[in-house]
Amino acid sequence: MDYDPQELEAEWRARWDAENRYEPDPTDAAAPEDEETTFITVPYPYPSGGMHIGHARTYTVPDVYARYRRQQGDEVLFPMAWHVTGTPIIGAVERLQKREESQMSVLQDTYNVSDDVLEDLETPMGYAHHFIEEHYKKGMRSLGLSIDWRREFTTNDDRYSKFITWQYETLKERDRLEKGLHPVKYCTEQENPVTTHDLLEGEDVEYQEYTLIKFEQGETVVPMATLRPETVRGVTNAYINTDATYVEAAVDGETWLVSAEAAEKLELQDHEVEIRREFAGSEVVGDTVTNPVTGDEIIILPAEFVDPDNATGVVMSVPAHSPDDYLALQEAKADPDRLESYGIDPAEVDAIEPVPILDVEGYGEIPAKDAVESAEITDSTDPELEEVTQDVYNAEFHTGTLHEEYGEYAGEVIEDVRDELATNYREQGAFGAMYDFPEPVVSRAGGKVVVAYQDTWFLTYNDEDWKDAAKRAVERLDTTPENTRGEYTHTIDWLNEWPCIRNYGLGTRLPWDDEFVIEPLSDSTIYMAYYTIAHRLEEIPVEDLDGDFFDALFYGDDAVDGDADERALDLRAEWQYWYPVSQRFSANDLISNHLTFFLFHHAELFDEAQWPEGITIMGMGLLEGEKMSSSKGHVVLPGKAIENYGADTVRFFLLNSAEPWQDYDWRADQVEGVEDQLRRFWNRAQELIGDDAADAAANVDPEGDLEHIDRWLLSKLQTTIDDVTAALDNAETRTASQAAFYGFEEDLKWYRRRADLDRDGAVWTLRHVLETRLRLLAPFVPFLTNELHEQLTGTPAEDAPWPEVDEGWQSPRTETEERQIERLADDVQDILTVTEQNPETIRVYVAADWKREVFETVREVGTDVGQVMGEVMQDPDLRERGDAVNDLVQDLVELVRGVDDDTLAAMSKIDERSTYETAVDFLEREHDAEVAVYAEDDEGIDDPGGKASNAVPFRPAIHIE
RNA sequence: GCGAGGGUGGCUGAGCUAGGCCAAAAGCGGCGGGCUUAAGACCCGCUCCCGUAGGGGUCCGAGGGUUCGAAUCCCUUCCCUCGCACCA
Repeated sequence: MDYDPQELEAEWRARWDAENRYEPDPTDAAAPEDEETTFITVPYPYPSGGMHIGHARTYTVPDVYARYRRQQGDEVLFPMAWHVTGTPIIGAVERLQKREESQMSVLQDTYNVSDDVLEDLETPMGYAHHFIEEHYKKGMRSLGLSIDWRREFTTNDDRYSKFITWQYETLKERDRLEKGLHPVKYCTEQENPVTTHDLLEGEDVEYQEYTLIKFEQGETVVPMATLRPETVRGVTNAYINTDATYVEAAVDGETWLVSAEAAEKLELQDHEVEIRREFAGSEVVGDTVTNPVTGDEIIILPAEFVDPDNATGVVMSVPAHSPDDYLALQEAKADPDRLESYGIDPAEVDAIEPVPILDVEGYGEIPAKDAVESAEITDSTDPELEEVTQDVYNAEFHTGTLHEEYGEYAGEVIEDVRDELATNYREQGAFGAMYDFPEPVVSRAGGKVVVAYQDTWFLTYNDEDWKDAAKRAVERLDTTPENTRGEYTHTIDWLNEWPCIRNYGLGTRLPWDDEFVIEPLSDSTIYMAYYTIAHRLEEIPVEDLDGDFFDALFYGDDAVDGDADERALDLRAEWQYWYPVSQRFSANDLISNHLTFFLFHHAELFDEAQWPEGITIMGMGLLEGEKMSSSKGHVVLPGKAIENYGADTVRFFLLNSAEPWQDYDWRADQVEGVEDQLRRFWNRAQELIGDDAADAAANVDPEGDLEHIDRWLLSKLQTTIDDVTAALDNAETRTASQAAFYGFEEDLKWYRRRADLDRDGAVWTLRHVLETRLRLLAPFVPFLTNELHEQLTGTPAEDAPWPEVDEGWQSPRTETEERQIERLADDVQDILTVTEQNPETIRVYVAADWKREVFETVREVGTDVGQVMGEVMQDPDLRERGDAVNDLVQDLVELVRGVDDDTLAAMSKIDERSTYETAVDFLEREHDAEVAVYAEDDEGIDDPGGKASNAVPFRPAIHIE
């Protein structure tokens, strides 16, 4: 039978469907709590686009684990659902409606959406359903994922919303939610908050919090924005854009002078703003303002480089520490005519000197001057200026120490005191703050995007008692790999309040304030519990799913006043049967949000017994060494890959090329290599499956009819079982599949060379080995292994139990003997390679008995040469041999040092001569030469080359001619 | 900058948590040979340098150190990737 993955895989899919194979229900066992249940989850996909090969791996990793646990005898639940919450799908639909080119390209070219269904995609759920049905579900079924599809749902379903409603009402009752103001990106055109997806320009730009230093001009405040508040004592002058429009406005009861744009932003940032007067910047040029910290009077100079649309539109100049400011000052001084045209006395400007306020290593007294001069920058348009400025800023921030006049902060490093200093002055009223982008940001609607304060509900992840509970959840969690544990605790420490709502998007409305929608990272924290009951909830009318219902379901009878809903209590049994989550598989970049939220919410809402047991994180995928990108069409679709190579090949490649948590790279040439390997495996298996092979094996009594080399292979098989099991227990899919497949293939290669394969014993051995390997490989390549195992034994591999180590076949001695033979073969080969001779006779000389005695001494005494010599020299016979003994001890000490205790024990048991004699046939066959084995101290030894005396225990001398 | 993970032979990539069977797995690629009418598949050998006897030399980003012994442990340094929040 030829290997035809398409045909064979289709058959098994049909069988699984017909049998409802992966739809577990709680069993009726008397004590269900005694039963081993394994509940495996993975983040539900977000169907804002199609499935690609990266997703295929994300969902195959948990599938392999699920299949492994099933073979180990567990009841395993592996469900799937769809995350549609938030704006990405809505955004995608809008771009589709506008027939945006890039969006059309993704849909039509990358995901092959045909024109006749395009219309169906023009509603959010229509869009989602298309990708769910046509891409994800088809892909997952083709891959052979053992999912219980009865439990499928979307996060936009009414019943799911009822569940989330219950969750958020419960959290509010427990004071884990708080209302407050928060800066958001805001489109001035649409007068609405926007997300990164809504941006046309500046997607990567993050807003920053500027400190406003409130310079004064009489009663008027002239706030100057800076990211370096500690430089307040180094300000020598201010700059204003002469052509821009500025306003005098009442801001929170004070009179402020800022750019017109700034006034608008301040209003959006929760300030009372009333504009009284507009004027050009030039009007105030030449005026002086007072530094609120030092009391110094400084002059406002004209400047074109000041952007009125950045922060307040008025900037302060710190020429000692800012290369930009230093150059600007130089340039101002160089143009007295211009100054005069604004009525400024050039002499006044000429007198301005940089005022250093900190010391920094690697620079002189005036760092900005140093930096500019050593880089030989003379012009503020020099592109190198930016780099130099960054260097100065970095150096000053991390190593700069403040001068004496900073009082309590004197001598401190900027990095350590900047925030404290700014907060301090803010409290005293000298400083203010505002948010703004350092670069222009534009929405897709074409409007300018600014930072606005918005009323928001927060999850209070900063509550200390909640953090403590989350940390306890981490402590009892099994983290894979283990070194990610610290990342969870680190995230918990660092996590602050989390705004959990949005103004629009799909999902569940905030129960008590329905203009808000609960955002995606906040409606996906305990949904794993929903899987346990999702399919049965369908029978219950939506309106019955109120708070009491879920209280009864999750907290039991006592949690509700009056009689609890029987249906809820019934579902509670199934929830308790499956919960907690045994293993959650997720992407490593979700540790800093989703996975930690998952822990927070479980810690808050459920008892410790229901907290997650394990999280395994997964790495990123590359395609031919580059990041996948659906917008660039740089993706491989699972359907296509499966069509080309078969699902088993796809699975095996994805699971075998890297451990789950490592990054992996889909390379077509390597995938083809895997397909070849599987086909080879199939063909070899076929040779062992026919009636002839079965009959041959039936003749064999494994106790009596097997040879040394058969037992060696069976011993290796036990080691492999052990290794694969240990690896899969740790979700090490790569190690496990490597050991079961490639690792053992090496052993088989040797076996085929060494053994006479026509013997019935060999057939029996190979069939036994095949059966065991099929079971070990079943989680990885379920189609192929099921088929072959069924052909071989009558049952599919997935129905066969996981192999256990049979100690009867474990034999360190056999393995050690075989290693000696292998080594001898290698040595012969080496000699032949170097001498390039065609051998006629190969003579092997085993070391003399006295040498073996010395070995035994080393083994007993240990690897201290002096001690061994002391012991050996007690023996008069050995003493006579003098230097020869000394050399031998040196060699043997080296040998013993390199060997573990078990191997050493096995070595002391083996008889070298008879071991090599069993390999005579093999060596003769390999080299087409006569092979003879002698002992060095034999009477009738034939030693034409005089080599025999070179023999050392476990290193026989060899003579070839 | 902070946090995490890396730098290994032509490439991919093990080993490095428990230092010695490590010139360093496996796959791919390359070379030579076998099988075959031929191709493919399959099998064998070679694939850092030197060597007509199983050996020697150099090597695991760089530089130091610990040790009888280090790719593996410690220190310093250079470089790369990812995350850093309201994006899912």
